[in-house]
Amino acid sequence: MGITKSDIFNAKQNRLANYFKVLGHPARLAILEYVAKQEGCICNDLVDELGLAQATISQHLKALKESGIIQGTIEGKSVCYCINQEVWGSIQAEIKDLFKQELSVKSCC
Amino acid sequence: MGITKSDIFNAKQNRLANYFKVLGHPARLAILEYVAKQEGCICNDLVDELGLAQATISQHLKALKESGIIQGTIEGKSVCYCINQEVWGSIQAEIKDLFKQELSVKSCC
DNA sequence: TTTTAATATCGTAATATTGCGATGTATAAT
DNA sequence: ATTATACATCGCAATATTACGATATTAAAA
Repeated sequence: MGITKSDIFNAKQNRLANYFKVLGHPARLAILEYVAKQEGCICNDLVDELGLAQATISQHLKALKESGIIQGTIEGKSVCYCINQEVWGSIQAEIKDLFKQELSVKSCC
Repeated sequence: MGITKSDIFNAKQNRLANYFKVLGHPARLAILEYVAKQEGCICNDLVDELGLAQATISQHLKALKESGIIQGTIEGKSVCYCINQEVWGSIQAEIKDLFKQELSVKSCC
């Protein structure tokens, strides 16, 4: 198969899993880190910065864009990418919330 | 390809990406939630609880075990699974740390 | 001891992801 | 107008993931 049975899980579980999945690749973490460090913007220095082909970077950027974590604005012939603080903040909040839920538990074995 | 070029990223990026990847499936989040709710233990009620085959659950449990988040102790003919608070706590800490790093950034576009 | 219950592992099919070259598209520069 | 630059998208190959039936394995129960 290879297809996830999303229908048997609740909305929150699917939503969270999708966030985690987007963050589950070092290239995308590196992109986030870089975009954040640059106080936003500046586009495909990423191709020079990370050691990946332009097509590959573009693909990872797309995944991050689709999650809402970053957004891109066309700026002349290049694109300005930056973090969408509202979305990124709410994702962080939801993840922290998950952490809080399961932190109270005692180990038993 | 399909193979991640881990060698071009730093250790922290790879480590974090792996944690996120493990959490990036609703079944594994559901398992974590269930194990936590049960104050640890109680094994494959999971097969009844979630709507997945025993082999599939076992596979997801293996992934969680390999990450260190949960641990299993043999208890008669069943296995007691529970969260390893130390590991799970340090993963949470590292993720929160990542969040802290990138929260100060201003949007620019 | 044979059976049953609770897992783990194997093998396999379906699908997803990663990565990249090639190519398309839009804008700026010449 | 032509060319160059900065992407996005397509198509493909390699590999990974998800899911499950079938088959171990191991220990309690009968």
